Amino acid sequence: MAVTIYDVAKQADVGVGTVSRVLNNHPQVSPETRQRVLSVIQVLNYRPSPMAQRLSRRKTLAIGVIAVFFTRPSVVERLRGVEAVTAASEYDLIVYNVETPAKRDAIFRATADNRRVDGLLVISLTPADCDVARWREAGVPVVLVDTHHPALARIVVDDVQGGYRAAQHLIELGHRRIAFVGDPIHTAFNFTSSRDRLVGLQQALDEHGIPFRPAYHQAGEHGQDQARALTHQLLALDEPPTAIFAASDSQALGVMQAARELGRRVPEDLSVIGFDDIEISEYLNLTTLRQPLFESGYRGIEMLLRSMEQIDGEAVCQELPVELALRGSTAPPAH
Amino acid sequence: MAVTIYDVAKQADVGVGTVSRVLNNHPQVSPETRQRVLSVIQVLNYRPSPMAQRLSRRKTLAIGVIAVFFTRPSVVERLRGVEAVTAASEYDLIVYNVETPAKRDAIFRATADNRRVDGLLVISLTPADCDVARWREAGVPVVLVDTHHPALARIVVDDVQGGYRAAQHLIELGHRRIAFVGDPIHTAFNFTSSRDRLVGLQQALDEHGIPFRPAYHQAGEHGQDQARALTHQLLALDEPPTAIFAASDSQALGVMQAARELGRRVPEDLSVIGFDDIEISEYLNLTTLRQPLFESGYRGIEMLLRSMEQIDGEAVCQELPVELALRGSTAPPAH
DNA sequence: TGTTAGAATGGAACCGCTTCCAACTGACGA
DNA sequence: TCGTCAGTTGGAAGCGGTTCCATTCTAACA
Repeated sequence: MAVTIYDVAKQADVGVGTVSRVLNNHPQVSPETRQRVLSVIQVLNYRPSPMAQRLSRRKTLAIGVIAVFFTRPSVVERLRGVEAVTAASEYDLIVYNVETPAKRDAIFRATADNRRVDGLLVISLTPADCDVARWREAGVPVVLVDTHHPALARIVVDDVQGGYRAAQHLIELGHRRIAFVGDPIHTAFNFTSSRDRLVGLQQALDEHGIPFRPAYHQAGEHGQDQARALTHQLLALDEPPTAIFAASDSQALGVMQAARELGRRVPEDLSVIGFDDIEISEYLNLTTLRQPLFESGYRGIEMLLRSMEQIDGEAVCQELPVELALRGSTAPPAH
Repeated sequence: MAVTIYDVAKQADVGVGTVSRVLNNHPQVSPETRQRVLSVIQVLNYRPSPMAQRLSRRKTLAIGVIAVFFTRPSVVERLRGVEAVTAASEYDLIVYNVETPAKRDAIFRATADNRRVDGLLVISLTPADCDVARWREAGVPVVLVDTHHPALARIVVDDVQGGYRAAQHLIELGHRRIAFVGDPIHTAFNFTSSRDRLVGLQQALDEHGIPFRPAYHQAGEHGQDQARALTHQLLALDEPPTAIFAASDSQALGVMQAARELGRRVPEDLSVIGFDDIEISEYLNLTTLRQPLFESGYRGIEMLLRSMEQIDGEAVCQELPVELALRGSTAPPAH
């Protein structure tokens, strides 16, 4: 059936070792022999079997990416960055989608003891110490994107600072009644970004001597609908906020939807600011904090490839910048 | 290092063949032996090496998905369906992203002669006859989603009928000046859906004796911005359309954006109807034709798995339904 | 001229499974 | 008592590469 390295060796009248050396660009092959082998490869249209290579090299030639997959536009953008790098490498990209904590744990475990991947990128999910220990034991390098673990290399943004800047922007516009719509403090997935952005918000409020009212802090499952419901509550308060900081653009959409439903104009009656700068945000003219999503995936895989070559195990932490994308959904408060 | 089948065999005092039979649930093993082997496996925490299995079984245990991956929200939704099935199977999901025709061709070729995948799902990309021949020769089963090729199994929707229904809806509302914003007839990727939807539109117009004016047919690269620009042209006509049918929701967004920029209210001054029903459409209250995106991926992989088991090569064509998602962006024309 | 270091090469051993064939064991009917 | 046969089992031979070691050849050096 398929042509093997033995066929090539026989045809070129050399040993299989030599063919292998030609394939892998070892220097110890004379130019004439190399040429002869190459032309036989050409003629027979020979391609080495990846399966056999993987077995004998003891590498899977695959990189795994674990993500809270497509439920969030921001993740999709990160994945584009991931794919851009893997496509240019010799590695296959194996995608694992997580939708429940149980599945997350199962995949974390499987990637450690199955020897299915040479390296692992984990997006927005925080592994437990025991997961990290298992990966270490299995010798699987891991890089995190958008989460932290002290023992692992990672690509992050400064969410606290981002939250701070968002708040600062609103405060500078003159807002004092600033509410926050974000994820619950304790989510099933232990997402930290919403929490950190809230911390930044509070810092900014503190610095300006603005008290943070508990009623202005609304948390619900990540997503548009939940944010919409929370906003209805906020705007029904006796003293409703004049600005809402949403922990993500998806949630900001829900906020804007609620405002529309209640006849509040954005930004005249209510300023809205988001976080992430997903694709739709520009279209909706949403002021937001842009984080380099594509780049985070890109850099993450680069970092992973590097740590797959040299396992010196220094857990680097690379921080990407956050910047304010000033658009039309924020303005000074009315009256 | 890692424990192998030989370690298990030695420890359980049986031959490797027997261990393999236990692993693969062959019936010809006595209950006592099976039990003994299983407990040794447990004790040693043995997991068979996927790489070795792949090599000796001559299967890659991987399924490839080729898609215009992230550029279109609809594709992402299909991929979710794909992942839902592969996650529950023994197969890994390898994702190939196509962003240029050159890359598409390279990947089509590579998947055929690399023996990297046991089966292939192609989303929204139309393979050429030579690609199909190459896959057939390599023995790689292929299923298409959202495209056609007579020799390949596929999951599709009736785009012509969808276009027809969209038009019918507008006509029933009383519109006569109906424009179309879609992809160019000849795209680099040879996408057919926009073209077919236009055909459906024209059928409906014909049936109602409404002439289709060439000026009402605008085509440009798929995407919001292009659709926006085209809409500006349409609305600048002496006799501008009262309704616009966009070949996709992404394009419908561009249409709505342009309308907003020109001070036209939707749906009072301009009705807009899209196609796909991506996530954001509900939020934007866009009337559209819903096609089951998630399900298309789901069914596609199911079909693929089936055809990987029994290569009887009957190229089935499964058609999924399209239905009108009636929302607020369409209304009777003014005056 | 003998010695030797280094380059080029062949090929066996190995990676860790699956599979097939031979062999062994009892039970059972002739 | 002796095949026969079905149920089990062991283990060699792949799968298709990589790698290491031994070998051959060449040229340079003492």
